[in-house]
Amino acid sequence: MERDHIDTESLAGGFDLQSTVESGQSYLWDREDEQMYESERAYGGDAWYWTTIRDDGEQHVLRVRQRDGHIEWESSVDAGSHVRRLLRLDDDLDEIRATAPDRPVVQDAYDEYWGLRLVRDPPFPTLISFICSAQMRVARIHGMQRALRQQFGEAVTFDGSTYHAYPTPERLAAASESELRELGLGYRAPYVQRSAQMVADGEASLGDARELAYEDAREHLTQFVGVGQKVADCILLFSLDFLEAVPLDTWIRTTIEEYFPEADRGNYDDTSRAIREALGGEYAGYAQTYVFHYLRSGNGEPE
DNA sequence: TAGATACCTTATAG
DNA sequence: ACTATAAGGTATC
Repeated sequence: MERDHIDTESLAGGFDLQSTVESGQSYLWDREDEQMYESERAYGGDAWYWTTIRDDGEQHVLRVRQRDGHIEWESSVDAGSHVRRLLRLDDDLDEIRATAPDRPVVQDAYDEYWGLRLVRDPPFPTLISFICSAQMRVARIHGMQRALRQQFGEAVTFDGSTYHAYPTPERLAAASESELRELGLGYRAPYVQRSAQMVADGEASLGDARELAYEDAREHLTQFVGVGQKVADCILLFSLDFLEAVPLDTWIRTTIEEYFPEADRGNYDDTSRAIREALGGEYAGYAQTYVFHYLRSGNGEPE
């Protein structure tokens, strides 16, 4: 067992682990007391969260918690650099916030959840989890990813318990549609199977998007089955370092209606350009994620 | 090319 | 209890 900690004060802009992993941007972290997580009950503790990482070709469990001004981690390997990468601890939140527009909904969201960072999740699990996200509630999307891991993921033993890594493209490509439907994926089941097959066969590459300009990268990702522009934006933002991506979901569309009506251009491409500019450009996706979490948590103006 | 509709399943509202 | 509606949309026509 290896363990270490990172001082929160050493980071530019602080850190809020719970907001970061429970804000609906990542479905790859589980709280150890997962029952409370599933009910999304208010929680202000210092619980451990776990995920799996691939290090030197093997899967390992990584556990993280925030306590007493520290980010503590435990793993079977030296995982400090993984923690920094996955939780974007090198992002300068002060610099990022400075680019955000001086609008109440944006500034209030930043105030309320200050320390929330974007995640840098691995591309394939991000692809699958956001294919699953269509017309789904956050808690159920998370439950579906847990079910996929449990059913198809490699077992990993750590600290006396058995965990499951996220399934490989090959394993999900080999799953049948009915197996996936049994996990509650509904009409997303064939999308998951076919997109996993595209990755496994090398028919399309997630990594290739990195080499493209933002809008071309988004277009590139829509070749996966079950991936439209919104899901493509989620993959770019939460996995591929395109921090300007603003997924136009139901929450941000409501925000546009109420607070940025001039940005509604009637179609995804043009509305996307307008809201990205309105949200500060380079880091527009950061502002989007804060606002999404803020509104979804019941803040903002009720109807 | 823009617009309408079907789609799995479940939680929540009324 | 029972039905309608909506949930981080996409594919198809």
